Amino acid sequence: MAHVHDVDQALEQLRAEGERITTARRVVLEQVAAAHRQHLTAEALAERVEAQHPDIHLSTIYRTLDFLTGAGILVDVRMGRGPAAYHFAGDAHHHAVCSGCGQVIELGSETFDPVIRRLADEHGFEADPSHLVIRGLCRDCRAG
Amino acid sequence: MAHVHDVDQALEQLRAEGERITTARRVVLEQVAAAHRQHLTAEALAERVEAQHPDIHLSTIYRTLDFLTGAGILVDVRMGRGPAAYHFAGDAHHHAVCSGCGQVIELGSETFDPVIRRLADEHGFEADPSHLVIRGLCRDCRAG
DNA sequence: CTTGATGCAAATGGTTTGCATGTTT
DNA sequence: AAACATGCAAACCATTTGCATCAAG
Repeated sequence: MAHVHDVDQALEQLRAEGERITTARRVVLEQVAAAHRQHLTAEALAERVEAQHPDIHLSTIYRTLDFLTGAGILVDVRMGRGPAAYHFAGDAHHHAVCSGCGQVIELGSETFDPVIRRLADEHGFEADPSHLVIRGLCRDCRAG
Repeated sequence: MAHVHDVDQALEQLRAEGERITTARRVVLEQVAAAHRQHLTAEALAERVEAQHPDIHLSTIYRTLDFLTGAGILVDVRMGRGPAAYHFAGDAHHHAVCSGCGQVIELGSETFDPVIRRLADEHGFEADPSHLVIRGLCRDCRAG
């Protein structure tokens, strides 16, 4: 099954699986979609959700994110320390993070294709990386 | 500077940098070395350290691990949820983890060379990945 | 009406911090 | 002696959980 990358697909999948569609789930999905490719933490998402639905509790956000991640609709990103962030599973992308200045370079999902091919050839492994973080030094920090 | 992969090199580096060599630092390094390529958490390390030095406090382990990581001697691994784990920076290696059965395939550090080359060419980014985890399906789970 | 989702408050786990004291250089 | 590392206890943050209530199917 291809990965979901918008609200309608997500809702459709949930319906197909007989899962319940609640206000919290719909609103969380809408906010993830609205943040388009950004990495939103549970807290950040909660703020946005609260603006329109003050009755939705933070713990519900956590449970909802957990649920949607378990369903394969969202993926969670854990960049080093700090809180987890979430985006649609269909928005696969990767990051190069500079250990010097913290700059983040966004990398297309094709960046790792050579590695994926190699894993397939050598190990029969079908890699499906939704979010990799690779550390190093950016051009400026190498020079400086 | 090449990455450290044993106690002596680590101590030498610290000495060269004018950093202090304390009991805690030495013992932590010894335990990381003794665990050879395993992923030890701060807590696991603390247990081992306590066996010989009951006076070394858990908070000191955390501070020491932080210090050694900051010095580039150790790297910290954050696999999904749960506590961080540590190993020598010189023991770079990567994992392919099967989402089906949980099997872990260990990958040599050269696996990502094509990607590293590409980042250098396209972004001037000097990647230094010490520990990547790539998810997917292993041969058996693809077939099954 | 049944099953599962939610609000709330309280607990948890991992990690960090302030401060007085002890150790390394 | 000066600078820094440590023990301890308390704080912290992100996240999870128990339980009574509420909503979706």
